[in-house]
Amino acid sequence: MASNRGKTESGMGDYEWFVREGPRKRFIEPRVLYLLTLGPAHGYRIIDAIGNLPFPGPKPDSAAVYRALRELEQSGFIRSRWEGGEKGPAKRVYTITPAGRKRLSLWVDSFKERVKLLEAFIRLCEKRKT
Amino acid sequence: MASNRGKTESGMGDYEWFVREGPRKRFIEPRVLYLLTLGPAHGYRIIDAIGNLPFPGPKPDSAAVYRALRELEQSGFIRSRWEGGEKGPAKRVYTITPAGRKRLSLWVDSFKERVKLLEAFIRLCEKRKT
DNA sequence: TAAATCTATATGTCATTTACATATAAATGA
DNA sequence: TCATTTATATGTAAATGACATATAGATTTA
Repeated sequence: MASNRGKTESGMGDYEWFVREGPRKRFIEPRVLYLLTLGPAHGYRIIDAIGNLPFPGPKPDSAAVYRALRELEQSGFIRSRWEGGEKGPAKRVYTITPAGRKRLSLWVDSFKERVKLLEAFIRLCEKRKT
Repeated sequence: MASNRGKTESGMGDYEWFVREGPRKRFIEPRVLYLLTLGPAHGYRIIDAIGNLPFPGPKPDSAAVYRALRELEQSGFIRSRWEGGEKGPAKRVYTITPAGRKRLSLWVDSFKERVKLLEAFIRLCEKRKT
């Protein structure tokens, strides 16, 4: 309990840890899908942007993002094309598909439900206090 | 992506899965602590009750609950005593400690923060839609 | 111009977590 | 007596997560 594994950012206390902790791999999916609704992007950009999104999950590992992108493509939620390097090395540019947009809206609905359940649990705990 | 591992309850679709998915082991802690604020209890009772709490995490594995109880005790958040079997086999009865109550309130605070972050992400996604 | 750094996309791998199976044992009911 | 229920665990294979490493073109800097 209160294991220190993964608490990469130094100075991170239990509270910050509790707020951020979550299933890393799976919660990459909705964040990537959202970022791609803003327009096509390549992995490196996504990795850069994903950590700054408001989200109760940890900043994901860059390796995990690349792997997630491949899996999302295999599932048909995103598509990719190579963009020849006008500047810098070649990029694999991803675009969201209609299936991907549907997938994101499913995620959003599920998050609304999560909020409700979390609030119910919070209320239970607070009731005890008073 | 959308792996089926752990989707033990048959008929569980992606939505239900998204709502429930979370770090199993770590989210056992706040739920056990809350249940113990209701009064002393033994593992089997806790396992029975924990699945019925409103919570955006999966019903935890019974083996994981027993292991979590041991770890919580080692951390000083709960204490246990053996209760000689008046009825049925002997029970290890757990009680929450003051440190455990503090721990739970830390969890609750972190959940409030999680809700805020989740709502912020939801708002971002909805802004895109309209 | 050589070396270092930055951008970019990966793969490798080991420890932890998770899911599920199994072990143990007392009590209880058929 | 034999199966079932209550109760507390341990064992373990597979998935996940964290971090290290590989590769390579472009750009900066010494």
